[in-house]
Amino acid sequence: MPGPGRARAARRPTLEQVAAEAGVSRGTVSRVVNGSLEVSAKTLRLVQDAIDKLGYVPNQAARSLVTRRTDTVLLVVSESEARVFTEPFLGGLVRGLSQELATTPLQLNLMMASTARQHERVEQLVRHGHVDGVALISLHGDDPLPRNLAAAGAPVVVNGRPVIEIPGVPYVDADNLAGARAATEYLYRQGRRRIATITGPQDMCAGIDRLAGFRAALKGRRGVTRLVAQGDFGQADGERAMRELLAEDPRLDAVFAASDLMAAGALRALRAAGRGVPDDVAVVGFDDSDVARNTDPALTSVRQPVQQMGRELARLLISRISRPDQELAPVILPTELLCRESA
Amino acid sequence: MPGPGRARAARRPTLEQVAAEAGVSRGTVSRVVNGSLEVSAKTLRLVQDAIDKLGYVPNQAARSLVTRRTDTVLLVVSESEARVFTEPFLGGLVRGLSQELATTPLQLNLMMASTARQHERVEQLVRHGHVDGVALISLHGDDPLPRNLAAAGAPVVVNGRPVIEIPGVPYVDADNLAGARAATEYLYRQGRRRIATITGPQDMCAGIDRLAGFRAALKGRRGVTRLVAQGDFGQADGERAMRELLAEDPRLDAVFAASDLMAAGALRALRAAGRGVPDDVAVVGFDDSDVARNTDPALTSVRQPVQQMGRELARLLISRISRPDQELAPVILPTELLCRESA
DNA sequence: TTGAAAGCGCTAACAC
DNA sequence: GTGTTAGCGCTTTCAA
Repeated sequence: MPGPGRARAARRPTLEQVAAEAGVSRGTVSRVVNGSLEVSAKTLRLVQDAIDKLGYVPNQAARSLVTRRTDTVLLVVSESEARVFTEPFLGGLVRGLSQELATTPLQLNLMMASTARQHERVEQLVRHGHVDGVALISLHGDDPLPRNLAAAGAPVVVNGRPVIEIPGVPYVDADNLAGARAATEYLYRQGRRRIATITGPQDMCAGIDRLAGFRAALKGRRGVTRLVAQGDFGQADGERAMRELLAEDPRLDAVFAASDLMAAGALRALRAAGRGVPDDVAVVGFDDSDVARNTDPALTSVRQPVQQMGRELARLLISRISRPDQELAPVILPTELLCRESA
Repeated sequence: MPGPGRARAARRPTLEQVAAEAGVSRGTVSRVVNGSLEVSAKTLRLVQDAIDKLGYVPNQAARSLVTRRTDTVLLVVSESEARVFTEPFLGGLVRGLSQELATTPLQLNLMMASTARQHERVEQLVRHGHVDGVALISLHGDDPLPRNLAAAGAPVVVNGRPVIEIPGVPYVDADNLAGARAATEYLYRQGRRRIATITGPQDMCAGIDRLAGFRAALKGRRGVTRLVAQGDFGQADGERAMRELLAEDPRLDAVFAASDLMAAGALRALRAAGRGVPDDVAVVGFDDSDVARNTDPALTSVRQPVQQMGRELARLLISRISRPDQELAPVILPTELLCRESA
């Protein structure tokens, strides 16, 4: 049986055939293909021509078998639960990764890993050497996956600062702290003095850092009332949190929400409570998502350079693969406050 | 040189070692691993034990080399320009694909392919047999990629009905026509009689079919004014289109937009024009994206079962790979109208 | 600078 | 049923 139903096109030319065509040995062709410098100019030409003529492309499996490299990296989207991304995120990240990897022979493998079973599958894959490296995104703080993978000796990079730094696992992240601080300072400079924040989950660094940024912006300022409500990054929870804040301090005049979705929820709660935005209460979100542009009023929001984050993630991973014992510093990319109507 | 800086863990056990441990031949172990039935129960046990004891996992490269299978499928995200997905889409699709592939030995490779150069790279990859099959999403109608790939003999499936049916390339799609019809009928049943639509690009089937659905809903109805404006699925263009419609017929009382983003844009234009929604003008979108839940008023919208579309895409591709000459019918999945505040 | 040759780990055809 | 064996296409010493 020729395998389960494969009907592949005519067999592709092999090194052997190229060698015959060029009148040299297999070894020499291999050297040319792999860019070895120890080949005479004449031979090089000869082989190149043969390659072009035959349309030769190396067989990846054969190469892998001997090099023990797979030329594949794995992107693990480690969502716990049904939590989804707000728009620009997954797409932007993948686009960046893709772009950067296109300059290398590396392929991008993708796996969703929400369940424990899927996590295990990822570990298997990596342990068994099916990939050269792994990039993890959307981790919760306590996820043991990156540590395990790194312990298994695999090159690992993560998107988003881990709650506890993991030795040997570099990360790329937006400057959440600075972004949140900028947003909060913007509110303060508008003269707002009863400022609330709706935080993200405090087991994720994005949540932690954005709260820290809020605090930092207001640190040492006198005459400012600070309010904090916990959220889960989702819209419904943002709405609930806003209601609670309003109950706690009906006179609050500004809110920084750690995500656009929560900010959108807050907007609903504020409207329901009869508060005008931005006149009575100014609102700032985080992410600069599609949602931000389409609420009423449109959300002022903090933008993260998502695509560039993907690029840096790829770069980090590539370094890690090629020089596993080199120390790699985290990459923190700047954020930007985009002012729209809500603040 | 042991390859560029690899420092892989201790070499994994091979078939050979398992065979030695179990006291059988390599061939027998291979049969067990590949689930051949022609193995005695006793031998089976013996081999299984040896596998477990050694923690044996087949070497994919070696296997690939002889079977000429890669056990990899490629997902090509073929965006022209900077067009992005509205939220649930990419993530949902990938989640579905991922889920379904998890039941097979197939890996999911991802490539963004916006530029011509990238398209070429995809063709290369496929032609050179680096993947067993290809799923394409986000195609414009005139994209030659699926046809080329299919012509090269690769199993290909696409998401979204191609404008011109491609022989041998099955597709999965949401029932755009029925969805659009339901939305439009809903408006009609509310008593609206001057009904507009903002279409998607007419070189994409989603755009074409949603317009067709609009037309079908109103077909044969008397006393209904129909208005059509072209959009590009984006928000800004939705806003522009709405302004034009308003200029064309200031008394229009309903709009069906072929995307939530355009509907959101329409909402802005309507507000600017002083029209109340839904009282003066009812608005329905398409996609049930994050945006729909967060506009003011929240958008009534048509939901597509994105994750299931991903699953079906995977199923189709798997069939195509295992039985290349079997005819496969397209899969059309039902949509659902979600009523919120805007209509 | 080049050629020869030894595998990498596995499957599948064939023989027993 | 099971063992034997011939490759799959490539990289990489080792010699020349």
